[in-house]
Amino acid sequence: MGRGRAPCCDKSKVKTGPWSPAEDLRLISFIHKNGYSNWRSLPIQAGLSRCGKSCRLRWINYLRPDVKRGNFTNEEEETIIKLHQTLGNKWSKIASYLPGRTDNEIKNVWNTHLKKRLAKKDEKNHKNQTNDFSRTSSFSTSSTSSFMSSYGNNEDTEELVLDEGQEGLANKSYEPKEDIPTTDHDHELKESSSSSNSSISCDASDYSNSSARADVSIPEPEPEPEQEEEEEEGSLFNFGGPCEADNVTIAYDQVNNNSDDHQVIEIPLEDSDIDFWDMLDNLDDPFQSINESPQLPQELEASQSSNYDHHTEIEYCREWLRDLENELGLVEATSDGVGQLGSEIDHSKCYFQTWPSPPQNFGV
DNA sequence: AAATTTGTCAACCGCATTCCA
DNA sequence: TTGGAATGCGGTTGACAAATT
Repeated sequence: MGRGRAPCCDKSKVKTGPWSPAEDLRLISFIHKNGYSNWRSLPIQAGLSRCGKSCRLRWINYLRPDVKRGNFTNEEEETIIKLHQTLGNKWSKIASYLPGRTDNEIKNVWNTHLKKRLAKKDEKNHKNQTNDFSRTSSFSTSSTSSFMSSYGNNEDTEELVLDEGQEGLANKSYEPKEDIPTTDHDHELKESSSSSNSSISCDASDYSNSSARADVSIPEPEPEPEQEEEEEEGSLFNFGGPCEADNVTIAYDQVNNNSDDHQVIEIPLEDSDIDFWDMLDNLDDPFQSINESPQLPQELEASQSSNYDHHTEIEYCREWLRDLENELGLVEATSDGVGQLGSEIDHSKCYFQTWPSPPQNFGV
């Protein structure tokens, strides 16, 4: 346990504020080449005038290829609400149940949307309860039960049902599903550092459960905070060892489209030869190797919408790359205003295509 | 059309926790 | 066992955009 805390960095010598595309590019390419074993020294090595913390935050919250951006689905919001009832403001824990979503993003959504929404709901419920009480208390006690049954109109009944629903939600205990592993960003970074076989699969260990997106298991309420540390074994917080992941998930949306369509791609990694970055490099069909792989996990289809379509996902992936490149100003807009991948592209401006295979310590 | 308010979200700050010599 | 260093986490801020007056 440390005592004195050395300053994170010399604030007068580091840049703060929004990241520029050039800085993003520098950070991404550095991490791709060298991994991130030491955040503090990373900015120096990468030639960035940034604090290590800032680099870490930027990578985790924004630049990781698996970060899912865009509006939260109703399903995701419901999951957050339920998890928050159980876990409280443990944003990183909550985020571990929502692959592709960062704790920061979830925290923002909670503070800007969900909290207010729930407050409104509570207020409404409280009003109705108060009204019920004032109305009932004006009658003699002997008549209360008969009053309740006779006075309660449809509207009141609906509100009561709503109340019960909420009560039920709050008290509900959730059984973790064994077939749906959970994730944890702590583990993502740490477990990945302990493994040396497939760098990308390690990094992807956090996302091995993308199939759980549509069917998230919620932990039971934790009786004592201290127990949290011991729950790692064989419990809902048992995230499995390093590199047990069978696949990597890329979650993305159409960044500039305000699209609600969040897509998830699972890349099977059972075959360690499959190289994520090579696949990205193979831009004629970045996912050709996936499609040719023996089979996608069964749960993939279950987790996807019924009209799941590989080709659509490939298109979305291309979109994602395009959007990111556009966002970073790496691709000149074409006549239709959209950057192009493949032969039309200026490869010197597209780091995804020019990167070499990832180093073994990627994700360390 | 301009001014003001509200909403959103990336980034920062600082404490807590973990790691390691 | 101790204490410094590194990292993780949650609260908060501030810039910008959108909505409202």
